[in-house]
Amino acid sequence: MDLKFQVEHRCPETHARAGRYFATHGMVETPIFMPVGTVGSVKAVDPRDLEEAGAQIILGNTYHLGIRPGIDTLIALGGMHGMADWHHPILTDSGGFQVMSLAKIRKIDERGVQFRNHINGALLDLTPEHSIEIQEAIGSDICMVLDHLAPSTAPRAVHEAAMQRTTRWALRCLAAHKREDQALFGIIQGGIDHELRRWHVDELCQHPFDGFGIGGLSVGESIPEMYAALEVTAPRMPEDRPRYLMGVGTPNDLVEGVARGVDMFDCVMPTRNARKGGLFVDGGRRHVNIRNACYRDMRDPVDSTCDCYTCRHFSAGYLRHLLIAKELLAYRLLSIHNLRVYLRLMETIRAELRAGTFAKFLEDWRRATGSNSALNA
RNA sequence: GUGGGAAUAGUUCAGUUGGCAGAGCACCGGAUUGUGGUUCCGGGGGUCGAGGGUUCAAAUCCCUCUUCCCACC
Repeated sequence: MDLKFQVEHRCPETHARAGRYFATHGMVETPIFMPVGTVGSVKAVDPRDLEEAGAQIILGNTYHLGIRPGIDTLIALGGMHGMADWHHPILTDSGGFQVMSLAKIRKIDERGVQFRNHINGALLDLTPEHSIEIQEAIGSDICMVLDHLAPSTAPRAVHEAAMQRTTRWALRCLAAHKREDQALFGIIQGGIDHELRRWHVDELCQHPFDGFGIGGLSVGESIPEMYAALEVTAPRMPEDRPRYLMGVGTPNDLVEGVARGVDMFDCVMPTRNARKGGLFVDGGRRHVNIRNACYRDMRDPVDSTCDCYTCRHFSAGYLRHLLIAKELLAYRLLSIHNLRVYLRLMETIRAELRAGTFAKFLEDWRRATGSNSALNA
């Protein structure tokens, strides 16, 4: 277990580090961004697109895959690797996020979470044990514990209770988890309360998890609040385990997250925004809307400096036309672009860390983006 | 040719006994952070077919004309 993760480079001026995580289906370079494939596909793109964009590991979701196609079908089709023809690592979220995002259709108690699912209203009884069972059927390289996630606006008492329940559920997941070829990550909660965050790190990280998620961020709090909470959480976590900032974020969040010691990120933003026309350009420093009329007759690519398949072959004007006409190709081409921007940003960050120039990169990034997020630590 | 119906935003249409010109879609802009592709917020838009009449006041009532649709000859 201890050999699964190796830190190889550290940035002395920040908490940033570069390393390798050895999963069952291959090695992952960190810091890494993981495209989100909730229901068994990264929306609009296929495994070849993902490989060409530089993806090394993708996400699946326990709640969604547990409902459809369900455990029996997942097993029959060879798990997510088999059915999706993706032969690199996969991480599965436990369904914890749906505790919050689908709050209207669930009941929660100490046993677990009962969802009336959004497809046909059937009951999904998601206990920590059942979440592990589904994740075993999916066959992910990395499983997440079922956690209790509260909105950032909730009072401290709610966060404290959710945090303590998350610990109890994490230990039940640890006990239920059997497969040697699957890693299991715990999840740190505590909202944006620094004391709760420190408390939960110290409590949960005593247990033999293979890595730790930082949950409960980017759920309504301000950006400075999120960075501040991250700053008291990530550097306090075990040096020899990967730190995964769940559900985050913008390109700026990735840069600032790495600076605070994060190794792994996932976010729907590159793919979801792409389907609405929101594109990241200039290496992620700017965000534009391809639907804007100024792109109507543009023959140049969206970003002439971008090396993605879309920018190498298609004009901004054509992409705008496809999106406005709701042509299915638009979703694929725009998703490919945004994924490549995210994955290339992480390649750049890793290269800067290996070269020992990350601090300079961070300074330049902050100047170029005008972001005002200097480390407090 | 005769009879009937219609004409209001880019488009499809509402518009009450005459009382500040409206909606959906489209268009334009914004939001989107462990994904319910269907979402949300904001904005620009009009000689109410044309001309005349009645009235304090007309998209609305009256007359004439134009265009289109339907039925019949």
